[in-house]
This record gives sequence, C-alpha cells and structure tokens, in this order.
Amino acid sequence: MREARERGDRVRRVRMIDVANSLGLSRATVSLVMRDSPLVSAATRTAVLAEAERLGYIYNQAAANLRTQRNDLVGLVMPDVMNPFVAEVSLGVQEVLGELGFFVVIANTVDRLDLQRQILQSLVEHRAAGVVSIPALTSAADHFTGLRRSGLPTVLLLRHIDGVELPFVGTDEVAIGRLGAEHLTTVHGCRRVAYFGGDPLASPRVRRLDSFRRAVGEAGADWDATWSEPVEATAEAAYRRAAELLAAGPPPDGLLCHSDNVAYGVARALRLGTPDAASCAVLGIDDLRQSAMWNPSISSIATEPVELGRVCGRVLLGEMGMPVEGSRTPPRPEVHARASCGCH
Amino acid sequence: MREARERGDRVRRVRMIDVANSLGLSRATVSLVMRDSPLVSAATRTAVLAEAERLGYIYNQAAANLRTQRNDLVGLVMPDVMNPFVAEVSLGVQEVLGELGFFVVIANTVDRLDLQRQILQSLVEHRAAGVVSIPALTSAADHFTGLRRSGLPTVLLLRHIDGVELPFVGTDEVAIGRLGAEHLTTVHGCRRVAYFGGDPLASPRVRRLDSFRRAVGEAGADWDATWSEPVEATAEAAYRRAAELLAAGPPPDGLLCHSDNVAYGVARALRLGTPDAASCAVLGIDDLRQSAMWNPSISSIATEPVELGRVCGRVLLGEMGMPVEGSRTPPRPEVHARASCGCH
DNA sequence: CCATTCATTTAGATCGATCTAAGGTCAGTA
DNA sequence: TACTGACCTTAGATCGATCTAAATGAATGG
Repeated sequence: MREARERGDRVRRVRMIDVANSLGLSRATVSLVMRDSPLVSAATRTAVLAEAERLGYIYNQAAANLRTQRNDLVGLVMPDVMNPFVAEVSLGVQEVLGELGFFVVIANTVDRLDLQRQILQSLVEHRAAGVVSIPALTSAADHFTGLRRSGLPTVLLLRHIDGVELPFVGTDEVAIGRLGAEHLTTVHGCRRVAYFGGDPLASPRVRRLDSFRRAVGEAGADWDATWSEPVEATAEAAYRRAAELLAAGPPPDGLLCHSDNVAYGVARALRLGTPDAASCAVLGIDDLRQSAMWNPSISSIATEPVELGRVCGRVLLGEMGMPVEGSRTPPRPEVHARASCGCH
Repeated sequence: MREARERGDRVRRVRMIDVANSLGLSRATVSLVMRDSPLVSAATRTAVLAEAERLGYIYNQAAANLRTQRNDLVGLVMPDVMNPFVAEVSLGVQEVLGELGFFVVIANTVDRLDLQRQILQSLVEHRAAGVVSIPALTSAADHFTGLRRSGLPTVLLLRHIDGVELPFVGTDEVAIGRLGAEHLTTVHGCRRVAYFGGDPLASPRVRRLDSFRRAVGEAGADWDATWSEPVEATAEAAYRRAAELLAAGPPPDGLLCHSDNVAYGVARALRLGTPDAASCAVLGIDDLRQSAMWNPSISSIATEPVELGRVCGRVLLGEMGMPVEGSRTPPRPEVHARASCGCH
C-alpha cells in the first residue's frame, strides 16, 4: 500500500493511461471505451471496463471539459428555492434536460444582485452548457450583457427584464389578469375589487395588474387602489397588511392575490375579521398543491408550473442548437374554483 | 471583425497568453493577477486587468481545475426541493460555504436511486470540493461506498443510513419524540396518542417514534397503533388517511405529526369531522413559516432548519480540512405552541 | 496474389490554465 | 566593488483527457 499513497492519506489518482498501460493498449482506446464509442471491439471494451474497475479509475471531467470545450452542467439560477412555485418549475426544467444527460443544478441568489452576478460569472467561467435564470428583482438589463456576450445559451424565466435580448419564458400574465377579473366580476358579481400584494418591481405583477384592471373596468366594477398597493409576497406580510387595512375599514368584495402564498395570509386576516370581511372573494395565483388543504380551501388560477418548466427547458435546448420535441408555448392558465372565492 | 470569428458566429476564445502577449508579459504573471496574488506590482495588476477587459478575456475554470486538481463546486444532493424544510436547510449550508467562496449548487434526486447515483457520480468525476447528501429513502449503505472510496468530503444530512461511515448531521429525533410526548400528555392531558405519518423507511420517523412511544408509556397514556401507521408525508395523503380513519371511529386525543405538512392535512380532516374530532390535539414538526398562518394555527416542534444547515456546512468544512468557527451541534428542538394543540 | 475495404487501434498534438525553480532589478550595505 | 535581500517576473513542465490523421491487420474480391 505504501507506494500507492502519497501526501498523507491521499491516493495517487489512476488515469486513463494507467488503465491503458496495464492492458497494453493506448489512451485513445480507453478513452473511446469510456465514451461508449462503437469503434472499439466488444472484447476490448469489457477488458477495459474490468481493468478500470479493478484499478479504481475515476473519469476526470475537468480534463475532458478542457479538451472538448464543453460541459454538461446546466445552471438554474433562481432567487428563492423556498418558493414552492419556482421549485415546481425547476422540476420541469430538470425533467427535460436531465433526460438528455445534462447535469442540472440549482443555484440560489436569495434575490441578491451580488450573488446573482457571482453565480452567473461562475457558470460562464465553468463553460456551462446553458443557463436558466429567474432574474433577481432589482436586475437591470446591463446585468445580463456579460452573459449575452459570452455566448452561453440562456433563457430568462418568469421575470421579464426590459431591454435584454434573451429568450424569455413566463406565464401568460395577460390571461391571468383577465381570468381573475372575469371570475370575480362575472361569476361572483363583485362590485369593487383589487390586486393584492407582490413586489412593485416584479414584471408579472405589472402585467397582471394592467390586464386585470382593464378587464375590471370593462366589467363596470370599481377599482380599490388602497388594497392594490404592493406588499412583499409572503403569507406573513400579506396577513399583516390585510389586518391593518381591515382595521381601517371594510375590504373590497373581491381580491385577486399575487400568489397563493399571499392569498393564505389574506384569507387568514379576513377570517379573523368582521363577518362582512369573511364574505370577500379571494382568488390566488399558482394553485400550489397545498391550496386545496387550506381553510377555507383557496381558489386559484393554475399555471401548471411543471409544464412551464418543461417549456423553458425546451427553449433552452433550442438555444443550445439541439433538436427539440414538444411545445414551446407556456400552458394556458385556468381557474380552479374552491371555497375562498365562494364557489363551494 | 472577420479574423476574430470562426465557425459561424463563434468568437475565438481569448486566453491568458493573449492578454500576456498583448502586454509583453508572461502567462504566469497574468495568472497571478487573476488569482489576486500579492506578488505582482500594482501597476502590472491594473494594466493586466484593463487589457483583459478590453480583449474580453474569460477565465477558464476547467483548465484551472485540471491543473490544480481542485474545484470550488459543492453539491447539495437532496430528494425534494419542494419540501420547505429541506429548502430552508439549504439556505444555512449555502450561507456558511458561500461565504468562503464555494459555488454551492443543489441537485434534485426526486428520491430516485438511479438519479442519486448519477448525480453523486457526476460530482465525483467533476472533482467537487464537497458533498452534502440527504439520501434517497431507499438508499442502502453500499450506495455510498463509491463516494467514501473516492475521498470526496461528504456529510450525510437528516436521514441516517446504517453502516455508512460518513459524518452525519440531523435533528435531535430523541428530543423531538420526548418533547412531543410531554406536551401532549403533561400539558394537555391526552390519554391516547399516536405518531401520524411519514415514510416507514425514513430514519427520523423510526427514531422519533421510538422515543415518543417510550415517553408516552412513561406518562401512562395509551398508544394508538392504527393511527401510527406510516403515511406518505404530504398534506394530501395525510388528509385522505385521516379522513378514512375518522370514518371508521373516533381519533386519539393527541397526535404528533411527522411534519407540518402532514399536520396540515390532518388538521383539515379533523376540522371537517365530528366535534369531538376537532378537539384532538395536533402537533406538527419543523415549524414551517406558514404554520402560524394556518387555520387553526399549527403548533409545532421547531428545529431551526437554517441553523441545522449551518451546522452541516461547518461539519463539511471540517471534512475538507478547513478551519471552522461556530457550533457543530444541531440546535435543540423546542415546542412552539399555537391553536392546533389547544394552547390558544 | 495483389488491391481494396473494413474494423480496430494508435502516436502525437492539443485544450488553457498553474506550479516549480530560477532569473532579473534595484536599493542598501559591507 | 561586490554582496545581500526584497520584490517582481518568467520559461518550461505539467495536469488528464480528446482529436486528427494515419497505421495495422484481417477479410474480401477480382
């Protein structure tokens, strides 16, 4: 054992050439075996694999990456792994790309620009095969010029950044706004409504709000600006804000919430309030799996996050110049009506 | 522009030697600048950085990794990014390791052994700096022998696998079981209790169940075996099972649930059941942020997932032979009493 | 029996960085 | 003048794979 070890407990690495020498073959042949090339004979293949196993050979990706100028790493750069919606989207991306042998990893920016910059830089320097980025909230166009120049195939997901010439995949915010307005006004006859919560910088909020407000106006219902102020998109923050507003006066009779998480907090505040508060119709967005379990069960506009992730994965494959099968259009949102809007 | 491009639109890579030649310096000097070495003069440093910027130089990590036999990649291999508890743990791990310049990424096994094997193999071949693994449920000891042999610094998290000689970090399951039993029997005077839900293979369940059951016996309360059967640890599955059991007869008067997610489903079933069902005390485990928002608000045994992640990160640093500051002992669990057990 | 084809194998260059051991400059000192 | 040490810079070997173009040997065909 002595000569096999050096520098303490560190084992001397076994390389392709060691496997080759041990069998009287060349590195090239061993390399072909490792890459499952059809060029080598079956006999050689089994001999090489057996010898590699016996010697404890471990393929060195760093060396291969250097030579081929390629890498199987695909980065999913997201601002919040705690958010069940984006977590679900990641499943779809992983499904599409993992199947083709890519090594899909998630990197968490925690919505911080400095971390986002560092992570994207790292992916560029590692010569990743591709990147899917849900931009941090405060991102500007020039945070992505480096990425663009590097030529690394990139897709922006969910949050659109004006002025960035990179492919974008997101939910159909216009449809979401319209669906929400229709459901609240036409189905439930709400006369005064608001869009509750979300960060003012988030592009989905801006677009939904616009479409929602227009559709509400067309239906002849009133717009409540106070209840439509931005609020951090967590259940706790939504609860606190809704409770404050309730203390100041009665709520609108219909609320489209920025996300199911926001709806949870709003529903709690309404339930603990006056009886007329409890009659306010609440509609979430995302339809998280938990929403059906809530009390009251939360009505929500479903956006099929997993399929959205698949679509995103396919668009990225297109960017990487690979053949793609399947839809590259985000799924159509639809209302899943439950108790919180008064449907059951 | 013509000579700068080749093969369609692909720009000829700029290398260190190009920067060096352009300034009449050697590669070595440029390399030192890129690594922020104190050996180079301030004048040379600024000149090199400016020229690198001008030429559009991008550092090649693959080449550096090959030469140094090192990599700043740390893999967090987990079975379910949708689980808010493990997502929160990941924040702690990332905090500790990210601060030291490691590139922390999350890889999702979806609790599948084949994907887990593939991901761990990939990390070994990439010569990652370290791995934190929450093993897939059906993992056996021999799924980790390859990892061990490779010498890649590894920490197992949350799920213990018998016979694996790798450092393990997890919540204090014995304390959780005891705390749960004490709260239900001593504080609320429950006479008949059960441990609800969780996968039979999950090591936390086995350990908690053991400790919980013993403490329950010592307190003189009865054990309900039917309500203690394993159930998939999702709110939906817990709801369905609890509803089934309720239809067959009255529930115990105290339930320790495998997780807050499970408690959500159980609480819903109890609330929709008979009045005596609603009086059953429910205690979750993990204390997710949402739990305070639930109706009824869910009492839970808090395990400080972020701090647990930090502890895990520190243990991994230790494995990598780096100096470590801070605690390497998991935080002590404590009961956060709310409405679901009858505290408010 | 030689030319041709096919299947398999290979030598040597190459990817782009870092490391080692040594070299050059220059000010201060004996 | 020669020596010393501090400071900065560098030539050449090296990491471990893949690629290109060519060699090898066996089988086939005329």
